[in-house]
Amino acid sequence: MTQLKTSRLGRGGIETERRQALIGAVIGAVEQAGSIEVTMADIAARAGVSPALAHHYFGAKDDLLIAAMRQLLREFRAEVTRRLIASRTPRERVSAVIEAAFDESQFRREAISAWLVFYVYARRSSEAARLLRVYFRRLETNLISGLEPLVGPVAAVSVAAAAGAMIDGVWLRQALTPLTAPDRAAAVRMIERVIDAEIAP
Amino acid sequence: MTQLKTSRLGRGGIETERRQALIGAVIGAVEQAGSIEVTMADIAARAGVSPALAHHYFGAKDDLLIAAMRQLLREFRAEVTRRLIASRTPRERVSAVIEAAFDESQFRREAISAWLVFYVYARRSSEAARLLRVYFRRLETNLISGLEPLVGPVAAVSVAAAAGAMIDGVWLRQALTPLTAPDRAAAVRMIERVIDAEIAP
DNA sequence: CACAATTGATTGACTGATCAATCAACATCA
DNA sequence: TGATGTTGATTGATCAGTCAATCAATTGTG
Repeated sequence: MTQLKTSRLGRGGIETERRQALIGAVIGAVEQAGSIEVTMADIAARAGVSPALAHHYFGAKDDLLIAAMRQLLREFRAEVTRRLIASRTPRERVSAVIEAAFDESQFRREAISAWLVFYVYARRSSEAARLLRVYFRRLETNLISGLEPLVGPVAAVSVAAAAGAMIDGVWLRQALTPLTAPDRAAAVRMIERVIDAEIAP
Repeated sequence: MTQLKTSRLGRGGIETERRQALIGAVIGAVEQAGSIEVTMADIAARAGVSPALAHHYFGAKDDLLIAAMRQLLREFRAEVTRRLIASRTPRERVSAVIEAAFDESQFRREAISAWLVFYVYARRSSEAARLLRVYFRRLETNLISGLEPLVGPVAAVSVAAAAGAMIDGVWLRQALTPLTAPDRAAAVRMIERVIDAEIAP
């Protein structure tokens, strides 16, 4: 059985610790199974607790899945924000979004697989669908605000849509070839190239 | 219960008829469930037969799923071939592939959802993964052969990769918003634009 | 042609396995 | 002691896959 860290994470530390362990376990389990069809028993075992405890903290399985998805989104949001703050020009803001999408905290085997699985899960769970819509809108807004000073308001929308589609497409393809290590630099280069080509004239 | 056509399809007509009905039922059921987690009972009911008969013709559930996937791939291949034959110039060959990907026979709600589900399924089934690799290679080869005379052999590879990623990305996004009708023309326009921008200089 | 034999199509009923969820009981410690 | 943490055992539901039994069509035979 997995040995748990015994450090406390502030007040209510045990609860926070267990919840974090379980969320991490979901993402790991989903990645390995390559599917949402993971059992509570498997998730709990990965977190080093009993299945009953997973229910104790999260209620139903769906709540646990949603919590894991929220976690991925939160990480992505943090990454985008971090890079946006460091950006000086509009063009840098565009790059910030693209690079965040392929940052190693995001573009790693576990997360890629989990994202794809959650995309499919969103077809069944309205809460998951809502979360993904938020992600979409945020991504698009960020891209457009960087592109607008460069290509004008009309083209900004279509270029942002193209860039967004490419980001998701590259992710999808990476999810499909889980054996090859993700090539972050190549992914970023490909998308930057397309954007530069659109900005140029 | 669904009324079955009684027409014969040559020798062994009943078998062909049932297999086709079951394959169609899988695609429909997968679309509606938005997941691979469809029961044999549901599939069989859609085809108007008993679950036992589905097993009689296909053996295991996985065999049925693979057969459905093969069907989608076959349709796509036929669509690409049809359009490639009609193409005169390299640029037209590139457009042929893009337009085939968004032809109404492919880019319809049912098929889009089924494709996404099969993408995830490929993480578990090596046969499904193999089929998707074939699809990838074919798509890439077709794009590169059209692009090479236009941008040279090196750029052809990277532009083809970008176009391929965009095609998949647009598909993915459409799969995620199943309520809005797919806009074929807009999808094609978006990708053609990016390719033209890359060819221009 | 009558009619038995054979083959293929089809199903209802069943089984064995899996799994989410529950709950009563036990542990730990302030 | 009482609050919080934790679990084993159990339940009820779901489902893939099996099987023996019918039904229908086709073929063979005198």
